[in-house]
Amino acid sequence: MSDRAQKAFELWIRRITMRSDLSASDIALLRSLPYEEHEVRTNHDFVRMGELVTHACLVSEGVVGRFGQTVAGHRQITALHIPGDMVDLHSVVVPRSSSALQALSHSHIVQVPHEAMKAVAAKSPALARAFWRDCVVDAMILSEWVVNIGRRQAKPRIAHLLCELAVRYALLGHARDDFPFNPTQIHLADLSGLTTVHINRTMRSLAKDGIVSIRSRSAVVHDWSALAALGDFDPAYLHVPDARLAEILARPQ
Amino acid sequence: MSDRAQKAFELWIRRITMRSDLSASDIALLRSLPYEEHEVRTNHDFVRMGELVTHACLVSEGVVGRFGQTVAGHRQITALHIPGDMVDLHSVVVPRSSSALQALSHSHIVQVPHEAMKAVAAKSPALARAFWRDCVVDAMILSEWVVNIGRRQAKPRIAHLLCELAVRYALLGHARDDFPFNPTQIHLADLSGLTTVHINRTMRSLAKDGIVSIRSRSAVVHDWSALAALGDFDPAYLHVPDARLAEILARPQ
DNA sequence: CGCGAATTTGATGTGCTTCAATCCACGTGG
DNA sequence: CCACGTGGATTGAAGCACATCAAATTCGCG
Repeated sequence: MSDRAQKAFELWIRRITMRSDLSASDIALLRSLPYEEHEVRTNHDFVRMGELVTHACLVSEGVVGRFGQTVAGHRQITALHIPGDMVDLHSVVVPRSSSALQALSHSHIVQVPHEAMKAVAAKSPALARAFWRDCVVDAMILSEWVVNIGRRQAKPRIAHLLCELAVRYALLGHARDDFPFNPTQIHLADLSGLTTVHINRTMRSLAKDGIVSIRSRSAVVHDWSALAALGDFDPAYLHVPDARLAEILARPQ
Repeated sequence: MSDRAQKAFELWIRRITMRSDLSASDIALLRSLPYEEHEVRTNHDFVRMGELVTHACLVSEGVVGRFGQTVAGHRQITALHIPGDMVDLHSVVVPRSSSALQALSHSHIVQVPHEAMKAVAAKSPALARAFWRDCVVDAMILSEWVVNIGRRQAKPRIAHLLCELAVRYALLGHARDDFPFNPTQIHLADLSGLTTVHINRTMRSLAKDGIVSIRSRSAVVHDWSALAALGDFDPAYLHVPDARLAEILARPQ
């Protein structure tokens, strides 16, 4: 198993076991899954809408966005996936993709055949339940996005999004106040339901206020409490165990 | 078993078997689930955010909304549930509610204990998979809502929402072009991320155009193809089997 | 060094909000 | 059976957040 794939699996297993108790044999089953590695260039759409998907994608490097599109051609990103996320877990039970996938930066993904996923889920009810649970947590994030996009204006909306990413990257071991951020302002616009022009002005304004800024592919949080307050951020929906959450949020700087 | 509860279970079973093949014994397991009936008055919040949920709610009559809220107190409905929908299915694997539930009209709810749901899921892997799948379909609807709210303006946004409801009610046996609609314009505002004032103007405009109107608690579609075109509606995300979908969409008037 | 992509800025327009009344339907008690 | 109360629908006027259009600047990369 390549280093890259190995790392992705370990992150994924850590993510799953954070929310579900799995036995050693369950974890061994996950480690034994067959896979294929793929490289995806920035902005490449590697799964199209309506396609029949046969593999689940695990992100090992980079950032992947799920998106929908209007007849007018406007994109809206509906989910953002970072290393250790199984982008496609739901496709195991609903293989007809009702949205598309795009790499938001140069990414590496590990593809696991649905057959193998189904086989391990059938072998271990605990795993089946863990997969189900992970899908549900993804749906809760989605639900929070609806609130964010529907009811918050530009500055709080972006602040909220960045808070979520800070916590999710912190779970991977990055600093809460300095985490990788490769997406362009164009992607940020598609993430937030705004235009690139307005994203630009909003980001500048956030930087001028000394709250966050993005420089050389990483997001730097200058004032976490201001960011969280502005974004009206309550991390409960991420379903991170209290101990880990406290550790992340208490971080001095 | 009361008539009302019986009807709710039958609708729910029809909903589940529409997407998953279940054996007669699986269905018998579902029918054997214990339950409690409850009545909920309009606008009553019967599950609050952060609560530890112990029962899953099946809607038997009325309309139920799941919603989130901003510090400013603005509500955003993130899911709408009609009779036969299990509002809470995901709570079986993630009991800590990260959103609240509200009755959008006078409703009747059938509550099924999580314990019982877990027991039948453990007994039948096919049922476990069917539950997982239903959660995934709900997430896909959510995903479509993000696109709708993020990227469409008022008229198309409401058109899209009404198209979705028309199809979902049609699956219950209602006319596609004349289905129950109890929510007020206030609820419609919370559903769409707009204000009541703007909802009002938009609805009047849709009525004036001869597309849809709402009168005495039901939505009347005057021109389905105009509504679907305006709302940019592609029902694929609802994952209704082709045959049933064709039947609904082909409806003459 | 030079090209294309992303960022930044300005000017102008508009869809939606906000605030504030008024109107209407409906249920309830006298 | 009517008076009244209340929640929802409707309307108008004014303001603002964000979109649109268009151009210039900077960045990243071969």
